Amino acid sequence: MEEEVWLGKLEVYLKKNGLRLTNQRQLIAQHFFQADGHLDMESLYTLVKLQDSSVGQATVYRTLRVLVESGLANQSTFGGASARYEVADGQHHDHLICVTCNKIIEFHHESIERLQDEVAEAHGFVLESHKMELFGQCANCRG
Amino acid sequence: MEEEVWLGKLEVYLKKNGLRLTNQRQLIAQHFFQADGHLDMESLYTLVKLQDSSVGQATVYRTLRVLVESGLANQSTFGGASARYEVADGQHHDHLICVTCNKIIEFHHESIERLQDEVAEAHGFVLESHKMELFGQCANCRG
DNA sequence: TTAAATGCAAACGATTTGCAGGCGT
DNA sequence: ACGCCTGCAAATCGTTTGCATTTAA
Repeated sequence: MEEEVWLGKLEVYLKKNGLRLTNQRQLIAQHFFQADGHLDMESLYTLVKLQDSSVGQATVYRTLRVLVESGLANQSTFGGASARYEVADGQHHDHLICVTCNKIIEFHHESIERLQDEVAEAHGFVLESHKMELFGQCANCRG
Repeated sequence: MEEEVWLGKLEVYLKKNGLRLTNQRQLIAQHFFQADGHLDMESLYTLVKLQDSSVGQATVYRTLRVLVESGLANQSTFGGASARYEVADGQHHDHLICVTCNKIIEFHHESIERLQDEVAEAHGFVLESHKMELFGQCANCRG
């Protein structure tokens, strides 16, 4: 996502909630979007510290929460221990995850979504969200 | 699962690995299978303590690990903080989870599985496993 | 000016581990 | 007896929070 775009959205969210655009928040968000998401707090913290070693972990956690609450990021736990964050582009998608190189590919499949709704309905459920993760080896790692 | 079945499988696994069938292990497994799985360590611990208050949490954790490693149980984290365990019946299934009462319904949908394979193949992936969780409100909780 | 944000360290909840004694085999 | 198992408490890991101090608006 372009800086003007996320920065604009972030400013709107902050203003609307009486929050402030601090240097740290901007710096952290910058690195998050620059990396195109899919990182955990540790990776982001490392990136940020390279540029400003005075930033604390707590601030990275707190900023990630702001990004999630503003709708700019999504949080997920891909089996691993720590949470991973991705850039929220507004539309839902699922994940293909390479078990060898950890690469993550996003995809969206309309038919599957529809079948999921059917399954839910058949069991009397009203769906609110879902998560689908496919684990396997990507073309490269299968070499 | 019937007690003779899981107990048999457990004994085989233990023997094969030079491990022992202790009272605690049997008691914990008994409650696990009796509850038909889908519980976290805390719930299982509570059940077990009702019958023998001297059992420690560590033993429950350690026994759950044995059950997972023996293939008798599967471990999953359904969004929540703590791990949940289910009885492994050999065949794959996905989950419908009520966000209100936490009830879990298992299902298997052949067409979705097939579409998942297609998606993977389209991206050059060879699938090893997958996880699909549908979150919503069940009929009861929607009242 | 003043409430929100920061860095630090301590607190947290789930899980794991080290250890001295207990108990299947 | 041997060595795996146990309960306990302390340790660990990712994450959150309290607090005194800074800083955006």
